Amino acid sequence: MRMSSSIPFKLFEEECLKLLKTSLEESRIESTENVLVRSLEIPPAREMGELALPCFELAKLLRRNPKELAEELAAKMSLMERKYVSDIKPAGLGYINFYVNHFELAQELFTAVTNFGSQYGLIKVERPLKIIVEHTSGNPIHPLTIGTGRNAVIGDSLASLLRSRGHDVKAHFYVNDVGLQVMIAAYGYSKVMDKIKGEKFDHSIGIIYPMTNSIVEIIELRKRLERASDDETKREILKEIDEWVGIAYELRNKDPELFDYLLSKISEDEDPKSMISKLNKDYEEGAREAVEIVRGLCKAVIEGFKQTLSRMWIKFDSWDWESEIAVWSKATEEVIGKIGDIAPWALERSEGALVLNVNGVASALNLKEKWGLADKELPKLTLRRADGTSLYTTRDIVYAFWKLKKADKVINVIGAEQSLAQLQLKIVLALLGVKDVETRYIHYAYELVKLPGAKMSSRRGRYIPLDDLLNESVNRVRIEVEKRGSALSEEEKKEIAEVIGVGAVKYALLNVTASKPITFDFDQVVNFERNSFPFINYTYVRALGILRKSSFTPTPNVDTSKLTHEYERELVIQMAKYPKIFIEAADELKPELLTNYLNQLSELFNSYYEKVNVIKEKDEETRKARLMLVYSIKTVIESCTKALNFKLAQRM
RNA sequence: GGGCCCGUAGCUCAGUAUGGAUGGAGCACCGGCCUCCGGAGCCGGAGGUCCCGGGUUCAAGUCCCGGCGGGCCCGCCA
Repeated sequence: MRMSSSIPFKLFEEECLKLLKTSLEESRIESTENVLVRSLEIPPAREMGELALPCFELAKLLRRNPKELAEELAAKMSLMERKYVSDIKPAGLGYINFYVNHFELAQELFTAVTNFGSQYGLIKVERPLKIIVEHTSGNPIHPLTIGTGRNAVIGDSLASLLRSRGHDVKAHFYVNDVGLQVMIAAYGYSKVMDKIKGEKFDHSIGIIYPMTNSIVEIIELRKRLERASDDETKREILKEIDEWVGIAYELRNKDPELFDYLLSKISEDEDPKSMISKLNKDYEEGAREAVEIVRGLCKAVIEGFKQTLSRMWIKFDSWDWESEIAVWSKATEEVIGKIGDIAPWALERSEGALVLNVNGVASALNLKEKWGLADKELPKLTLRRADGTSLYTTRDIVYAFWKLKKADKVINVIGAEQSLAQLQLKIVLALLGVKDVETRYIHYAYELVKLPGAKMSSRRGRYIPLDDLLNESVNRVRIEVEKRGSALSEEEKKEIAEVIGVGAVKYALLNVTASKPITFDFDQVVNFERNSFPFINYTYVRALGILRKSSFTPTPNVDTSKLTHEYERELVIQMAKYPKIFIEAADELKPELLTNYLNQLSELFNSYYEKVNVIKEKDEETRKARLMLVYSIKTVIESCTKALNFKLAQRM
């Protein structure tokens, strides 16, 4: 029975460490295992082996010359018995390079791949946690945009990764059905309900909302203009009116009939703004008419969200209505009461509104030092409006509690622009007695997706719907599929275009580190060359093609010593490392590590494919070993894409 | 005024948490490769003051300090 591991590369690492330890002991050098584990690194170039130990730190400790030390240790280790380490060489000014025996490594890899199939590399944690990933949570006033799309893709891949890691993960969508934006949309919707055409409802609201908003803004500004006394204010107001008129004009062009109708209906109202405020108050109080209209709107918009999301294979376990959790339950008022009980000194009244001195709380709890915050004044947080209605952050505190009660850990994918509010929220959680806030409640911040010219703004109706991006991508893939003119049926072509087109969008949004802003460009997001999902799927199809034509069944019983080509060596090493990369991606919440990995593996395989023929190989043993290598590539791509929740086309 | 984030090739980005040997890709540009296991591919070329200046270190794209440029945020929006 061969010793086997689900992380092949680790066998090599452990052997390197063992050799080092033994050689140090022989040289009577005191235990320095920590130094070793920390220092062992991947060398910058292929010819320097697979792992290296820089001896400078050790040499300094021992007051030795690093070069000589490296030479001495390497010589010693070269004489020792070993299995996975083929060569040990001193190099440079004080490095020891370790070269892997990739024939042995290939045996381990093939065993693991045969045993685990497309579960290969998805190493489970010892202690699974209950984790909630809250993501997407787009406001129900317009369709999902490329911005919320980025959120959705990040959140979904995190949820998927953590699930693959063995955690008990639930994906939650927070429905923001409370607040003025939704009320504006509901107010406009109530005016034009029967005029709405057959298109996707979220898209309809996506135009009604900004139209209503601009009309109400203009009416309100005109009133202020009448009341204004001095010329300076008048000029400012006029400037603002001009801007909004421009926006309204832009919006009217999209649907003149709808706009004019909406305008006439809103003009019938004496004071639209106060009607919106009243709707807001009524809704928070649960008045039946208000609930009917707002709920009706939100449900219909969410139906549109679900269609878009399911197209991206994104599912949620829970839809959490803000109104239910935070408002109607009276929980928001309870939380405010609790804060008052614990820290009455931190609450202030300001023109009728209730304000929390967050800075005082942070100081009192010693959080600034503990959380490494700058020693600066933190801004205050308004907990309740003067009219008694609640505010987003206050409601979010309640929601945070609600989530924390259900899970060990809560990951919230929320835009980076909310960093301050999220910090304030965490401080309040700590005040209310939540332990380990900083590890249990995570704000996973992502930067916005910007347009090349103008800024995106839902209030102005300037945004790119995620649906449009998906359609564009799928259409472009469809054109490519047609070009190939293959013998596929229409139905198959359609499916392939969908899988690859959607995958291309997901990959593009995921591949850039979340903390970096993306400037949106169709040609860049929807690119089908290297470093794209189509490229990866293409690689996969190539591997499948080889396997299909050779009637192959996986087995570790192949002669790995036949894999002598340098690309074969590279591929074996790369795949043996995959489980380690998966673990890091899941534990450090870095899905982009896996998109990068997939791309690298694909590049390697395509180079190999160009240089080495598998099927035509005459030597039976060599052919079998190569087939197993190709099968492993196919398997790793399946495992990795599955962990990120992508689908793969079998042909393209 | 303050806080957070970003600054790496003409453009878009990896690499920075945990410092290590000649700083990697893609796009665009130039030049090659289809009697193929499907060219959505492969090979080569050109292209870098890693924003600037100090400091720590045997060693800095990476850590520290100070600047510069861009984005976001700073009590009744979400």
